[in-house]
Amino acid sequence: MPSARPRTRIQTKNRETILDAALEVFSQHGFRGATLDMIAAEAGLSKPNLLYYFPSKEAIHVTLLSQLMNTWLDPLRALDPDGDPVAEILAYARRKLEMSRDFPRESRLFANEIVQGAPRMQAALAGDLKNLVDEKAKVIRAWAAEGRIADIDPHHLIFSIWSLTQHYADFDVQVRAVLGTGRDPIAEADLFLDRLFRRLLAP
Amino acid sequence: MPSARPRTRIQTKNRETILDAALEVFSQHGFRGATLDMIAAEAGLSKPNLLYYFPSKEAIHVTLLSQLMNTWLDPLRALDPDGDPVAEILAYARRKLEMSRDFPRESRLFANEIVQGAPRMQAALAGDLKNLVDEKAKVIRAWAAEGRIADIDPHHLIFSIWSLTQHYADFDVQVRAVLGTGRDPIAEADLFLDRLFRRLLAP
DNA sequence: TCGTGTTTTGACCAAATGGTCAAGGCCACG
DNA sequence: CGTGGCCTTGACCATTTGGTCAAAACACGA
Repeated sequence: MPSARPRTRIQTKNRETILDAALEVFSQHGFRGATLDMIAAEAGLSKPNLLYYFPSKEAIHVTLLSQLMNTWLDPLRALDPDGDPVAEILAYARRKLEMSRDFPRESRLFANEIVQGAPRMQAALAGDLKNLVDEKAKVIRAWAAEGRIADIDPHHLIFSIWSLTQHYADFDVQVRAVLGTGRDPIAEADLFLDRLFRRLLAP
Repeated sequence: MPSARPRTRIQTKNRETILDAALEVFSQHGFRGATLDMIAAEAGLSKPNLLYYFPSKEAIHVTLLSQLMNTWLDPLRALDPDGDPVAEILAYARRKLEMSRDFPRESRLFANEIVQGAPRMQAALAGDLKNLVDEKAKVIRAWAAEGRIADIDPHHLIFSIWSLTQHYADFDVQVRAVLGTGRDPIAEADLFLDRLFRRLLAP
C-alpha cells in the first residue's frame, strides 16, 4: 500500500480520483449504502485497485471527512472581529449559502454523518468545531454588548445560519419538489436570508 | 401473511412493536444501514417473525414513511387563514419545534430519506406536500398583500421554519457537542425562534 | 533496452444479510 | 378438551459485499 502522503504522480492523481468518486457515492447513499463497487465504477478503477490506495472503505470515508472539516469551517474562521458586525454576519451566511450551491455533495456527506449520530466525527465536533464556535460566539456577544447588533444568543445565531443555508443543499429534492420547476432556489434564498438576518440583527 | 389491516389483538400489537423498533433502527442507521436482525432484536421478535407481519424490509420502511407523512404535515394543516397572521406562523414554528423535541426519530427518518434523494418519497413530496404548501403559501401571500405581515416569499418562509426547527432534531449531536452539557437546546431555541420570526414578520 | 519497483487485476474468500420454508407451538372457540 | 387456524422459529439459501492475493502489466531511470 502506498503511504498516506502520495509520492508519485499516479498516486496523487488516483487518490484524488478515488476521493472524488467516493464523495459522490457516500454523499448520495451514506456510508453503509455505498459499496466499494459503486465507488470503483464511479472512479473508473477496479475494486482491488481502490484497496491498493486505501486500506479500507472506512479509511476512504474518514479521509474525506477530515479533509472536509477544514474547508467547511473556513467561512466561519473568516468572520472578522474588527469588521462591521452586520456585514460580517451577512457575509458569513452568504458564504455558507454559496457552499450549498457549489459543494452540495460535501454538505450531504456531513448531513448523513451527523444525522446518524456522527459515529466517526464526535471528537472533531466537540474539539475543533466547538472551539471555533465558542471563539466566534464571544466576538458576537461582544458586538451585542456594545449595542451594535441585537442581543441574541450567538450559538443559536450560528445554528440558524447553518440550518438555513445547508437546508438548500441537504434537502434539495424537497425544496425543488415543493417549488416546482423553473425557479432558482438558491438565488431566491440569497435574497430571503439577507432580509431575514438584517431584521434579526438590527439593534 | 396477515393482511395490511390487522385483525387480531396479537397482530395489532406486534405490528406496532415492529414499526416502533424499525423507527428506532432506521432513524439511527438509515435504510441501508439498518438490518432485519437489528430490528428484530429491538422488537424482541425473531427475524422470520418480522417477515410474517411484513413482506419485506422495504415494506416496513415504506409503511413508516407513509404513516409519518400525515403526522408530519398536521401542524401546517392547522395554520388558520382566519387567525392572526403573526400568531399563526409563530404557533406553527412552535409546534414544529415541539415535534423536534418529542419525535426526533421521526424527524431523522425523514432527514435520512430526503438527504439521500428521497428514493421512496418523490411522489409524496411533489404531490400532497407541494399541494399543502402551495395552499398555505397563498394564505401567507394574502396576509402580506394586506400588509399584516412583511412582504416575504412564503415558500422560503416555510422552508426556514422547517430547517430551523428540524435542525434541533436532525443535528442534535452537533448542537449538543457545540453547546456543551448543561444546556437545554430546544428550550433556548424556543426563545430564539420566537424572536427571529417576530422580527422577520413585522410589517 | 533492460531490470526493478510500482500499479493493476482476475479469481477468490468469509461474513453479513434479506428472505424462505416446513414443522412445531399455541390460542380460541365449539 | 379437541381441533383448526393463527403465530413462531430453527435451519437453510442465494446474493451481496468488504477484503485478499498472486501474478501480470507497466513505468521509468540507468
